[in-house]
Amino acid sequence: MARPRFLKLPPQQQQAILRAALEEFAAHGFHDASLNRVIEAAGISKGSMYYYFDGKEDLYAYVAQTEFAGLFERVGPPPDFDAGDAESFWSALEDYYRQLLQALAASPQLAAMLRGWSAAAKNPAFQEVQGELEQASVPWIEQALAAGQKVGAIRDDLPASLLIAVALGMGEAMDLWLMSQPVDPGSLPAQVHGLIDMMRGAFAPRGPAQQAGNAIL
Amino acid sequence: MARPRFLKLPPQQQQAILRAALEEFAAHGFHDASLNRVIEAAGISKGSMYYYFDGKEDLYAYVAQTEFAGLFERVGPPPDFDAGDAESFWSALEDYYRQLLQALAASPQLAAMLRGWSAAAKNPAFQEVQGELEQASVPWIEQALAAGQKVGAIRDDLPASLLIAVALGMGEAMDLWLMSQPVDPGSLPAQVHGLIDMMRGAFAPRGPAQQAGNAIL
DNA sequence: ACACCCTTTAGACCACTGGTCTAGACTGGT
DNA sequence: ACCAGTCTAGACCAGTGGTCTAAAGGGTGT
Repeated sequence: MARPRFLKLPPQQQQAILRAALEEFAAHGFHDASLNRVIEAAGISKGSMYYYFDGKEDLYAYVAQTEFAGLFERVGPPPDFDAGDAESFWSALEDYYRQLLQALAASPQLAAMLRGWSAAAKNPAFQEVQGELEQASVPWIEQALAAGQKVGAIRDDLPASLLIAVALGMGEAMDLWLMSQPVDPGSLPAQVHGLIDMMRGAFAPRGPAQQAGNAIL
Repeated sequence: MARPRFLKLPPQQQQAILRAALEEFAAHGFHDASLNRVIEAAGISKGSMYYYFDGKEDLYAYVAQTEFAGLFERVGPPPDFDAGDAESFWSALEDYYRQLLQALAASPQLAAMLRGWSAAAKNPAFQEVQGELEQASVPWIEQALAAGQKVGAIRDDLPASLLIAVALGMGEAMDLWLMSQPVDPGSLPAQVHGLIDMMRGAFAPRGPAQQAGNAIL
């Protein structure tokens, strides 16, 4: 994850490399990004690049981590999900999700990288990197799940791994859908509400009356 | 999509090429699969391969399409979703989904290809191919959605494109989760029931009492 | 039997990829 | 002045997907 030597570089050169890499990865995704182009755009030699980073994956992981860290820093820490009742849990989640999306909309390159992230993460060679990053950017899903179960907002009749997988899948689909829409700050809250409402329907505990989803019947 | 010449080949040689390609793609995914290895394994020359197929993507798309078609043929056509009430809609969906999964479990190579499919499909160069295949294998999601709305089993307060996107995302996550579990035919029905129950919670219409998910409150 | 044309095959060749390696430039310490 | 360690440049490597040319087959008309 970025040889320490890299951090000793003058920040200006660090920035040049990072900017070139971000641009390339955002434009082409991980696989079709060309390390040679990054090297050329950054104005360094191949030897230097491999002196600072272990390789393409390492560079990608570092850029992604850095950018994500910046995003979460801009938004601030997640609220305490496990203080209050189920109702406040869901509204806190909705608020936080909306803030994240607004921040993401402000950095289109990061959004583009995220779009290709899940594809890259399926590469077996990436699971190690993904593990590191999941502990740095996705962990709050796991925590939020546990917190939700504690306050009775989330069902506990299914395996946690399944809940996490489906939550990630839904989240990814929602993010992609939102990013494919024209960005309208005015309607975003309503859209986010609809999304969280679907999550709530999927993950809320089932009442004694079999399923809760069919209130219309 | 597979030059017509290919179809005029003796079936035996078609099989040899298809088997080699399926094996390679299943083992390495689209990107890391080597066309040269496929050529070697199939025992043909590079010129012949490019004479029969437009390129790597074309070969992949053809193999995927062929295998999927075989799967759907094995399972049979989907039932009529729009006959009956909401309750029968959901149980028909559950049955059909379970049958598909059982068939999929019987062909591990197809399962492996599917695992890498969504990753490959995110490549812009693939959207054309994906479009063709979505019309061949996923269209019933769209139809099922419309049918479900007709019988009052599916909400219609959100854009259809969003429902489709989320349904695809949830489906993909569920498939991947199931394929990562040890296959236990005995517990599969219960797992499928849990998955459909989550879908139901997300997509069922909301009753007049705001949300239906919080029946526990 | 010959010539003709179209289909098919073989594989050399191309630009490019990520990654390795070596030779040397630069630096600070003695 | 010498040496050791840090850093840089870029030639080089095996492998990639894809193109292209030259020749081999195979059928048909004469």
